[in-house]
Amino acid sequence: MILQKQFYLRDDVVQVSKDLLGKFLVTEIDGKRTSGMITETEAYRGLDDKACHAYNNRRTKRTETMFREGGRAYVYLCYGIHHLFNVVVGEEGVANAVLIRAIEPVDNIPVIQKRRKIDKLKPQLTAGPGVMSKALGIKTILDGTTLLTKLNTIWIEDRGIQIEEVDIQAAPRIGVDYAEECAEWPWRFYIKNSRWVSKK
DNA sequence: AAGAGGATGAACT
DNA sequence: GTTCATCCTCTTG
Repeated sequence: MILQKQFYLRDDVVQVSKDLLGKFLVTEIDGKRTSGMITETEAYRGLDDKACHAYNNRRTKRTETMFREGGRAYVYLCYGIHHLFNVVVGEEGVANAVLIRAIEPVDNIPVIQKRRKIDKLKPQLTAGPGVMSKALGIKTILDGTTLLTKLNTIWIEDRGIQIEEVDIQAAPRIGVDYAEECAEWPWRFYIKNSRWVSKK
């Protein structure tokens, strides 16, 4: 079942971030369908989170996507190289998002390996926000695109897997040392025991 | 108009 | 542990 709008419109971006664990991120790009199970996420909140691009509800050309209604992709270029994929969360006007940091490859793994130029099946393939996007063919051109229909190129499915609270590990987010006290907030979540996580 | 720096990853020593 | 690839966005003047 493709995730519906209500899933994304919730106000609690931290809860949505946890709920995305165990869901399946699917893309259909260059005529090839690839997917993976989400194993690692991070929550970002525009209102009061200094690590968020839209901190203090700051609107710029780049952050405008985050203010849109939940259920769209927010994709931006990091360090001039990496395309980072986020899910926009919340009602229109609320700048919340969830960064997808890692997946466990599921569908069409050979295509994923080819995109990554890696022959083996190992975490390096899809564990990390930049390589995850590369594995699924996600680029900044997808910024603002809806996740709510399979007619498009990217969406998220629930395939009946439920990740229990005890199997979720919370930790501070990666690479946000500049965010002062917010840097310590435990808003990074990953599936315990999964090897498909960017860092232990 | 110019400059700094970033929600990273890979290849080094 | 360190370096650096590489480019867009935002800030400053």
